[in-house]
Amino acid sequence: MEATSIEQITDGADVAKGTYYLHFASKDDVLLALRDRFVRELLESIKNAIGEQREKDWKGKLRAWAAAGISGYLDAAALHNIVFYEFQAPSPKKDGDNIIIAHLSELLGAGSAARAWSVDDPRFTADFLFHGLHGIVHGALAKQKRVARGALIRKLQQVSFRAVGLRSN
Amino acid sequence: MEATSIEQITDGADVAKGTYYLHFASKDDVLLALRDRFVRELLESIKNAIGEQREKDWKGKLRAWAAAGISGYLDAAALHNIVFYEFQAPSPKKDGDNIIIAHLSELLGAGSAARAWSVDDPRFTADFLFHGLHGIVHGALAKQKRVARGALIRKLQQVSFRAVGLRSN
Amino acid sequence: MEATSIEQITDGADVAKGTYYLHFASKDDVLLALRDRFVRELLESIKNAIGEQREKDWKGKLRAWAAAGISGYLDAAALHNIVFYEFQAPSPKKDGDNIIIAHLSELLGAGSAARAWSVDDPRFTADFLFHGLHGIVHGALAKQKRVARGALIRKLQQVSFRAVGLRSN
Amino acid sequence: MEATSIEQITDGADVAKGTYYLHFASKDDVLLALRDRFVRELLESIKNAIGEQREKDWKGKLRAWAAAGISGYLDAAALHNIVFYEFQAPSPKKDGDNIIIAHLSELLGAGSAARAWSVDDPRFTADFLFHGLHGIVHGALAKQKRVARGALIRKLQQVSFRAVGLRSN
DNA sequence: AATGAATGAGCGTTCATTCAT
DNA sequence: CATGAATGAACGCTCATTCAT
Repeated sequence: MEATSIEQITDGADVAKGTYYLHFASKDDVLLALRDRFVRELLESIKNAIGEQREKDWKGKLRAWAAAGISGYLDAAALHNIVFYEFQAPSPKKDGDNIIIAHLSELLGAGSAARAWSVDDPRFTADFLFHGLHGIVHGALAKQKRVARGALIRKLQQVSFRAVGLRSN
Repeated sequence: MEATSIEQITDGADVAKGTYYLHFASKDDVLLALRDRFVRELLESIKNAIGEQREKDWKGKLRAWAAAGISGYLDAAALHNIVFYEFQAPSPKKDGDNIIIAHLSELLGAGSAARAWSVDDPRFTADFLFHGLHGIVHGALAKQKRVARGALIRKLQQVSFRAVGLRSN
Repeated sequence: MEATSIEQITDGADVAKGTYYLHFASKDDVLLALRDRFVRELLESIKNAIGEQREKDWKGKLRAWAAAGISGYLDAAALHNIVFYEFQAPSPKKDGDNIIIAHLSELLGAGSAARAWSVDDPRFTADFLFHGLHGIVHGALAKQKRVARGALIRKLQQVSFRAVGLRSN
Repeated sequence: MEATSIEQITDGADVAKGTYYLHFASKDDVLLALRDRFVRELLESIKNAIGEQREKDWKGKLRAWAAAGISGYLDAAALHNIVFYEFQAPSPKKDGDNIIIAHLSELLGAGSAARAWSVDDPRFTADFLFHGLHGIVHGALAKQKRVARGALIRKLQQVSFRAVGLRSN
């Protein structure tokens, strides 16, 4: 309802309103940039978490994905709200090339090829898991002030395992 | 980005701008009313679909849920976009009492009690499935003009079964 | 600040909004009509009060004028406010032909001619007395809920006598 | 009838509509500010005119009051109209603490105490004189394009003297 | 490069007026 | 005659964007 105004953004960044237009062409531009940064950083931390798993430990990778995803979203809650609620995708295209989903889709496909689990349509399942994660975090933030991060991660891991056809323990 | 203006809404409804205020107190009021109607109708159609299943056929109920959910969202795509993107919940509370999620949560709990499947935290899983569904439909609409409804339903059913710990066939 | 709306007027008169336009051409029209009625009735009651004085009793006439003026305004306080505050004279002309002032001006001129008192410019003095009266009543209504009508009348009479050059007792 | 709109005000001041809101919080805010300024400046010029009289010259002070009052109103005729007709006092209170009336009331009381004249209720007489002045100027402006300032002042002085019980020459 | 006062298009809302019933 | 639902011009106000300093 209440939209974030340029003034709030520039006040928060401790620059003058005009300064802003030296770097961005428009309000949408900055929202797009913020979103890109948020998404890139989240992807980075997901990749790092996964990279720490042993090459063949597919379940561990998925477990790491879920943990990093929940953590990344929770840590950037404020930014996330500005960026994802403020910004109504200018065109559906822009929305489509979500690199988090693309990366997860690859992971699911690779695990499937390695017979670690069974996923018929990796893109579909990636979409599903990503938006499930998204909704879970959003709901948790909306309902509770202090979020039980550990519990959230555990539950997301369980449901993620199940979603790819693994036993959940 | 471009918010839907009163003028767009009234033009779409082929009434004058003032007419609108005979029925609603404010812009938020319409959006709220539209959202309520959309959600109520979706819940209605989900309940009907589930009601047609045999009493003990829990898997059938979940299957029906997924099919009705996808169909309901796809059928009301335009309305859905206006309502859910335009209207940023006035308070997180309002967002929380999503009756679709509450209903699904009950279904999952009941099936669990009946030992039809195994779900530790029905609310969590309901949140997850609902937002997964939401994201799937949104993504499908954003990417393709014509959506393969049948395929979408089948895949959502599979992943829903898995999420509650059932075999997916 | 808060203007009286057509709806308030028609609600108060227990007729439909449309009915109103059978009798008046516009909102200004009704305000004008209300004002005319108020002014005509006030003039009527002033004339009656003066008519009760003896032909030669000029001081009595002025005394009667002051009493009737205060009373007329106080009795119609609500109407007066609507009419005089709501309605910003459409043209200065309309405002000019205030029949109360014209009448008082005649009275002052006549008394002057009869050597009852001494007024060089009856119109000026009439303007002055009328607006003084107006302000006094307005101020009294604004400040007190219950107005001491008798005291107001007595004071207005005194100052009116003085204004025309009579001793004030 | 036709209220002065923000657009008229900003057009008149040769600034954009938005500029206005850098200085004032709302439309009422300007009107209030304009009114305050007008009233303060009028009081200032009245005080200056009175200050030039000899300490004991009460009649001179009242004479100065009338002259400064007429002049002040005539000089600010346009502003006066906007401010006093546009703005219907948000609460009757605000209207009551008219500093011009309060100041005149003090003057009348002081002169009375000094036996320069005789006024039973200074506040009443101040109200009366102020509104008489107000009406005189308003009427003069409405009727004539060029106002005979000198004549107006002379007549107001005469009637003011009389109102406080002085001989009018 | 950085600023922030100034801008004005566009918003949500009101309400005097119309007209089909 | 009477009605009141429908209208749309016009309002006060906001805020993304510009540009002189």
